[in-house]
Amino acid sequence: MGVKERKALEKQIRRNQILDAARSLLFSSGIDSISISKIANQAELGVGTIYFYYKNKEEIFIALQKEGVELLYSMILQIVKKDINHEEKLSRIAFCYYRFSEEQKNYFDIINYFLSSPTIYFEPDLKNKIDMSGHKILRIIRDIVADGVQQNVLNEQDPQKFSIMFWGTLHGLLQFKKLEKTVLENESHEKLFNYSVQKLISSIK
Amino acid sequence: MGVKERKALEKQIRRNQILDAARSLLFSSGIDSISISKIANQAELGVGTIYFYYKNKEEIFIALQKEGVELLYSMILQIVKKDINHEEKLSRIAFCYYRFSEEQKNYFDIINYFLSSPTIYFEPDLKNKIDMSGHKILRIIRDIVADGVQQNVLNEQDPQKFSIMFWGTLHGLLQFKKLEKTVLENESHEKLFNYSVQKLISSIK
Amino acid sequence: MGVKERKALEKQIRRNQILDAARSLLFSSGIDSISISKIANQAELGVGTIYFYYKNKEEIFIALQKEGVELLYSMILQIVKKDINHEEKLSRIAFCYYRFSEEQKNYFDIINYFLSSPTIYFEPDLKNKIDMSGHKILRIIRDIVADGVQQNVLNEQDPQKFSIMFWGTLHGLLQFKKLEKTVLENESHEKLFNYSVQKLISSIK
Amino acid sequence: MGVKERKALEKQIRRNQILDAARSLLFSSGIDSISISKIANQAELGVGTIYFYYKNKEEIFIALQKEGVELLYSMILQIVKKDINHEEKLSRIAFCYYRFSEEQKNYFDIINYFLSSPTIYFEPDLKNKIDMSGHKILRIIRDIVADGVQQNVLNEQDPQKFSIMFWGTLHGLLQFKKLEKTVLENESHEKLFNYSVQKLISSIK
DNA sequence: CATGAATGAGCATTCATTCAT
DNA sequence: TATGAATGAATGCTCATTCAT
Repeated sequence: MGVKERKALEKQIRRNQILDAARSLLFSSGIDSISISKIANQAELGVGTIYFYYKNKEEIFIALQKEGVELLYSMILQIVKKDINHEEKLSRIAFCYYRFSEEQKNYFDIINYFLSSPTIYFEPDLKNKIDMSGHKILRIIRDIVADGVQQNVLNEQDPQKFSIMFWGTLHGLLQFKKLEKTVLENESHEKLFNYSVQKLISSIK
Repeated sequence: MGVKERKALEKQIRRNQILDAARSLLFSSGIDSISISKIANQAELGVGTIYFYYKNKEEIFIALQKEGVELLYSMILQIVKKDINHEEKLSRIAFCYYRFSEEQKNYFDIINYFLSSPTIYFEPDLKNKIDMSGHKILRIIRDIVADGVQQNVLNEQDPQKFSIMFWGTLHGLLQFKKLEKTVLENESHEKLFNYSVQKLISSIK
Repeated sequence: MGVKERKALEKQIRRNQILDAARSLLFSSGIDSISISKIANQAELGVGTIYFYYKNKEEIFIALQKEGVELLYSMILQIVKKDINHEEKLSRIAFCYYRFSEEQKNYFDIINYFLSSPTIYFEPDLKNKIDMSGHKILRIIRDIVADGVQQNVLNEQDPQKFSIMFWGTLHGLLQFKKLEKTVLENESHEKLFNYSVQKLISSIK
Repeated sequence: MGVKERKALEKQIRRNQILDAARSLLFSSGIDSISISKIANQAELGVGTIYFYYKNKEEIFIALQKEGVELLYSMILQIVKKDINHEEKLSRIAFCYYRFSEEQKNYFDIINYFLSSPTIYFEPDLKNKIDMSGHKILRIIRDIVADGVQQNVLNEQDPQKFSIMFWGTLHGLLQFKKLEKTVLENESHEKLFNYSVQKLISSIK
């Protein structure tokens, strides 16, 4: 291993060390309580050091978000591998996201943070990092649908658009969770989610 | 007009004056830059005075959000009154929300802010205030669908659930706007929205 | 009853109404959370009205303190009336103060507040108001001692000085309560108090 | 001197610089007027810098208090070293405290502040810091008494309790200073103090 | 590479008091 | 008498970022 490679490796190790600290804070106290100095403290590094490895706080958040998306992606991957029909796959993917929003609330929050904050605009290169991750999930859905269409068990002219609509619907509904007791008039949020998923799937049968 | 009434009126005027200031800040610099002292400054009032009229910052935000929802509501109401068929109504309502998210971006942001922030939690009575507004929109959609079903031009067993799914889909998709260039692989966001709305409406034909 | 008298009576009633509110706040949330506007709110009066009946916040505190001292005084009076010997009386008075510091902690705190705050200096006429109350307690002790001396069961040349020392000792020791676990090395605070009272009484036998 | 040592030294210097500022404010305007921003101003540092060296305002007060106690301790230590008898030592210690309360009024106030405020509650580790200081004074008194007992010139079964009572009496009486003109009926506060000290000492002869 | 000291604007909120009506 | 609107200084504290060493 050359010097360059070792350096690069060490750099990656440090980056992970910092991310570990940030994640630990995210999970112990939520997104709002993450500050650079707390991360530095947790990582047993100097504040300045953090800035050597990450341009700013946002970049750390991005990395964390990516982690979350990857986790979700891996969960979804488990489903795809299963020997079940297309509809079942879509249905399970949907509920996988539902579970994710509950069981991995902190990751869900951070994903949400970037999606809904009006002020945060990604710089092009950061953008790409997220692409790789978020993308893959949509592609899975699209591929399932496309495959179903090809096998004549599903009927949809534009699997790409459908996958985005599918995901958008899930995402939108998950945000309504906190309205359960008020605007939703005590509709069970889970049943609502279930209803919507069935509706979506039915629409491409 | 009695003294009491005049006082009450003046109080309302002041409350509006403060809201004007907050709204003006919201529109000029976005939600993240609103602080009480800036509001006070803008309204040409003392900081303490703000607290005389609003319990805290949240209450101001709530009022602002309510304004936004009411505005959206009134826009939707225009559509409902029109002499067009059920499908057309739903379609136009959807695009009304789309337009709202663009033309009234600041109001859309503030609604979003409350919906997606993991930390903000409404006190019960504040919650109710929003209920009244957000509720009404869902009810409109539900009523259109229910009416369509009754007239045998639409087919849906649970108009209530559908209305929430309908809105959730729109809301979720609008959040994807900023992913247009990346995750969405240059799908036109508007076309995507259009596609989804058609899909939704088709599903209850 | 003349107009003047009725006016004076009404004024007194209002003053009490305000004091009731202040006391209620004192007891529900402690001395630090008393503010004029809270008092006004509690008393269902305007803020300005409070200032009509009391010069300032301090004057209200003074009145509250007076109440506390009077309560303590009345408790002590019960003891004096009893048919017990001089020593027993002194001992019981001491424990009466001990109990008072625990059971009427809020009153004790407010008395303490005025006694230990370095900044608060009473204006002459306010001073007098407190005199009347605090005084009486010292006089009781002095009289017991003086009486004991006269009856040849106690031996003390200066009952006046002794009564002040007596009270000062009690007061000083009560302040040490919060040091129980640290500086006092786990000496039981109560036993310590007991020891001191016995020592004081022994010294004038 | 290594880098680490120099850094540590510099850190200590800064901490002192901040403490100097706080003490200067304490002496010029009293304890109630000390605020972090005033300290920062006086020390010619940014507000944030203060928080870099001290966790919070309380920690600064604690440091100040510790200073005061240490000063008092050193004054008392002078007395102990003298070649005078046990009674004389106790008597002089008492007057040392009296003098301290007058000549070092600000330090006395700060000690008092922590002892009598109902709301301030020390965090355990801060508590310990004070322990070390306050403790030592009580131990001196206890040792003098214990020594006197052993040499058969004093008579007291529990020197530990006595030392606390001794100190409590002094402390309580010092708080009565401001009552000199009213409740104390023009008893000279100093004579009163003198009387009490003699009484205390007599009680263990 | 790594550090950590320094910054100072910024935050939400409280408060005793005044005064025109 | 009684009101309550208005004040604005003051509070303790946080934070992302910089930069000299």
